[in-house]
Amino acid sequence: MPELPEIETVRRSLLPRLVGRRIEAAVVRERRLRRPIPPDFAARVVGQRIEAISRRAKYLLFHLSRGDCMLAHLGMSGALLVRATGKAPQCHDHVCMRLTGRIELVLNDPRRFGLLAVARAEAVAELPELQRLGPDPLDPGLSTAALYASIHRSRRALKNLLLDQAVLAGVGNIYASEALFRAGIRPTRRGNRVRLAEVAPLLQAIRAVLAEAIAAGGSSISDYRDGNGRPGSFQLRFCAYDRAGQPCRKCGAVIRRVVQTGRSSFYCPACQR
DNA sequence: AACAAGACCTGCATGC
DNA sequence: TGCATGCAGGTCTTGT
Repeated sequence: MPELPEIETVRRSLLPRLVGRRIEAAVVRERRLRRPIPPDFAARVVGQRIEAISRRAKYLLFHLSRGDCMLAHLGMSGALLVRATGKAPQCHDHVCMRLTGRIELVLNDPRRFGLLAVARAEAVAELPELQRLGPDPLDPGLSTAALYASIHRSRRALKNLLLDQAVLAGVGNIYASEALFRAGIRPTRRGNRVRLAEVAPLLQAIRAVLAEAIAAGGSSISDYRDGNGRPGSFQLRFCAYDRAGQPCRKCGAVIRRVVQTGRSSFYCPACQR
């Protein structure tokens, strides 16, 4: 489900509701996520105030008052929801945190590909999950030359490179297809066949599609919701993703689907070369 | 070393 | 109706 724009939307929806509140109680109902939630998780976060919420790629970082940092990833199907206290837990509510102000922060994740961890703030950057990550595409410090360097030395398909979080951190299956559509490059093109002159427009396309998706509140395919339970609307603007068999919005040609290392890619055979 | 395949999960749509 | 199959926004581990 959630890629960079959805996570950023969740972050923004949580900010005004959570920052300044203290965690009064925490219940771990199911600890078997991508990695098991450690046994001391609840005891460790209780009593701490949420001072800030930041994002690194598809990860959310909750900065806590006693110097800890809670790291959350939503996997494919995860949601962080804010609710009034006293409601019965729903199916797949794995962690419930009661906060001051009679609200609860709930991690709900049917497929359990998500992650919840806590570390000292000064040590979060050393966590293996974060250490593997490449540059954030929205980081203005990321240059065309740097992106070209990591793309051009590989023979893998460009779509797979965009999905590789060590190359670019935050792009997922939807926005990889959408960005390649805008850049006019086929998802199957090998990295070493991409020219330097194509990388500036590619990076521009990636940034534009992510920014527009954030402005639209993300994409809701079936179940993505922000912290307030609201869906996004960017799925209405897809040009490629999930549009196999439908006419290209630019030229009318039929959009195609191909499978690359087990994942669907969508492209216009006329607009994309 | 660089890559793809498989594994991890549940839920939903489709087709028989 | 029930059952089997395939697919889904991600990432980690295994094997070639």
